[in-house]
Amino acid sequence: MSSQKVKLRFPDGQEKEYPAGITGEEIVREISPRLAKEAIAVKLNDKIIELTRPITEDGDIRFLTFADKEGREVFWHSSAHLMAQAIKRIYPEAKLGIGPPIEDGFYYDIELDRPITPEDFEKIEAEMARIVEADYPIVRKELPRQKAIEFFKNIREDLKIELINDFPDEEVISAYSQGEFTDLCRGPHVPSTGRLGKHFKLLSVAGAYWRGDENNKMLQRIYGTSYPKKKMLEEHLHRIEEAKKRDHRKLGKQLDLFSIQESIGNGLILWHPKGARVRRVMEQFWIDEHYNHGYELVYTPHVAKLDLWERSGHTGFYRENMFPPMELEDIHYQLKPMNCPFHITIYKNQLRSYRDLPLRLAEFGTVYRYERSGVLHGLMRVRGFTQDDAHIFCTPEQLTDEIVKVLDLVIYILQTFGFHEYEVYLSTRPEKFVGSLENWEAATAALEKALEVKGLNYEVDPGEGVFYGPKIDIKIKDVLGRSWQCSTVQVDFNLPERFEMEYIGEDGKRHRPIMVHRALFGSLERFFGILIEHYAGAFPVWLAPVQTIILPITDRHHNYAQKVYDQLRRAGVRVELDRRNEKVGFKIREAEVQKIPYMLIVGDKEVESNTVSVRHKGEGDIGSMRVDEFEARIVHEIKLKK
RNA sequence: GCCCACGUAGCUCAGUCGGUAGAGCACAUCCUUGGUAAGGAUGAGGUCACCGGUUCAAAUCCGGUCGUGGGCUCCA
Repeated sequence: MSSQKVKLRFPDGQEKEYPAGITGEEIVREISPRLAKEAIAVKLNDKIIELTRPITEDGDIRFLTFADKEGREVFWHSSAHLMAQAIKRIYPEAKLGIGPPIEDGFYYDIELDRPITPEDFEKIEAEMARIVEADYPIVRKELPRQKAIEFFKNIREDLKIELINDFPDEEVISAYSQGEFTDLCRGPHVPSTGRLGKHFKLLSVAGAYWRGDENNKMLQRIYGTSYPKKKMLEEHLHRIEEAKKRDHRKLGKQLDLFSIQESIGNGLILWHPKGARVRRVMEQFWIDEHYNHGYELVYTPHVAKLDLWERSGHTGFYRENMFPPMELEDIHYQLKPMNCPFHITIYKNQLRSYRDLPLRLAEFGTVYRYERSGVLHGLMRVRGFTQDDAHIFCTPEQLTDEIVKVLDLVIYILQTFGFHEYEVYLSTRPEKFVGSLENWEAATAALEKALEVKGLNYEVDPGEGVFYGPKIDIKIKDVLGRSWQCSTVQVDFNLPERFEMEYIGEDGKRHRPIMVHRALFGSLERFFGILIEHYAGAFPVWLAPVQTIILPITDRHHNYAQKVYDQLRRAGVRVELDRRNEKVGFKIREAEVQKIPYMLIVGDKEVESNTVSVRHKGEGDIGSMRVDEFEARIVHEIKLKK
């Protein structure tokens, strides 16, 4: 045995032989003491193992540190165990669920009658520190299923037994021990608790259904994060603070953009004048581009007879998301959750020829959906919202081309609003679906082809399509890293079928069109929320609710200020005039806080020379210029959508 | 919907042991006419989310309802 060797290749290409059974820790200590200090785990032939595991096979070896995603995962996973051990010391009756690493830290789900509150965090953190201090070695053992079940039964970890029972037969069952604490875990972990250091923090506690199923009991999920260096933890906490400052709910209040009020109803938005101004710009731009791209705009009602929704199938598959129907003169009406049936009805109002296709009908359609109260979130998740909806009716041959055109428009519009990074997903056929397999394949191929033509990187979300067809989703991330679906392109075979849509083909026969649902903003409310966060409320000039504000120094400058105001207004600039009896410094401060891009200060000098002294938000004083010059400058910027 | 936390003036927040409420900003009036991020004085403003309970006495303790936040499940 001792004579056996393993041959290992390092990332730099170097190969070395070691006695079989050597551990990563032993190797790394020999290579570099610094790396030895930073190493968290070993990656051997795409398997991640702990530093203490004996190496018995040849292959590629790499040491993972916190700089590697996999290294962070191990670090946070071990941190989750650390927290679990501390919790078990304080609350021995707690039962452990699962405790994985997540994007910026880790959590552990525990079952405990007594609620854990943020006040308990300090106590838990103190216990964690003691465990780190003790520097218990973290030891892996593999055990046969029966032994494992017995063991966890003994320590009354019922949830763990449930997990084991669901493991496939061939699964190697492993557990990790540190001190008195043992947890069922696939691993790997850091070599000892001391390696985790003391730069950790518990962040929040939340309910979470056991195994993500709302029919199961609810456990307490405790979130935390940890870093190898103090500075990294501080930076992370600082990032969270900064993100909170950009929160659209906070900025919406500060900048007086919108409100949500108890007296109106939750999930229902009041767009205040400043928010409405931004929305009008969004809408106007959108309308112009849609006419330019061959769409026709339509308007449709907010309610329709329930029959319509029965025909469309919404009363069946979408009922739980709809407001309840209302009755009027013995007829049931339904507040609309979607716009599609209306557009279809417009299509069907006349006999269509293949020459009419593609027919693109677009609308800012305000829809109402019942969302469970717990999911509502500012502008991002609401109960009444306006979709920038459109439905494209086309022949099967036109499908790919139409999707490419939609993607072109999506990218153009998102980029104009300053979004250059997004996640693209292709969602394929789910388990429950309608339509023929051939149709599905053709439609999925059309979407794939379109993505290819556009050269977009995308991920496939298998089985995540809508039951009526596959779709492309484009998601934008908010400041806290949550991603929100905005644009969506969905192929639909179902509704043309249900509504018996037809067109007369070249051959004189009746054919069924294909329908594409698409939205670019997704919802104006959500998109606006994302915009607010994206710009931290400091909208670019073309979007800013107030583009420039005139600040007269004293009231003897008001007449001149009014002249400048009139001129800019005539030029289409959103301008305000601050006539308040305040010092100019005060007015500037307010304009800065309101994130107005340009401030125009006018005093004796300006009146005399027909100029304005221009201050740019953030940049400060950029000198004085003639009113005409300033007008040309700002009008130009607006035109370029800067 | 579920778990936990929270709800005090338009906004941001104090409020001790249960003894009937406070600041700053904003608002109104007056003074001040001041050149690039807060001039001064005075005043008005509260059914302490709502409903009920305990108590001589509740913003404070207890229960319920509504709303908000962090999550879970679900989704634009």
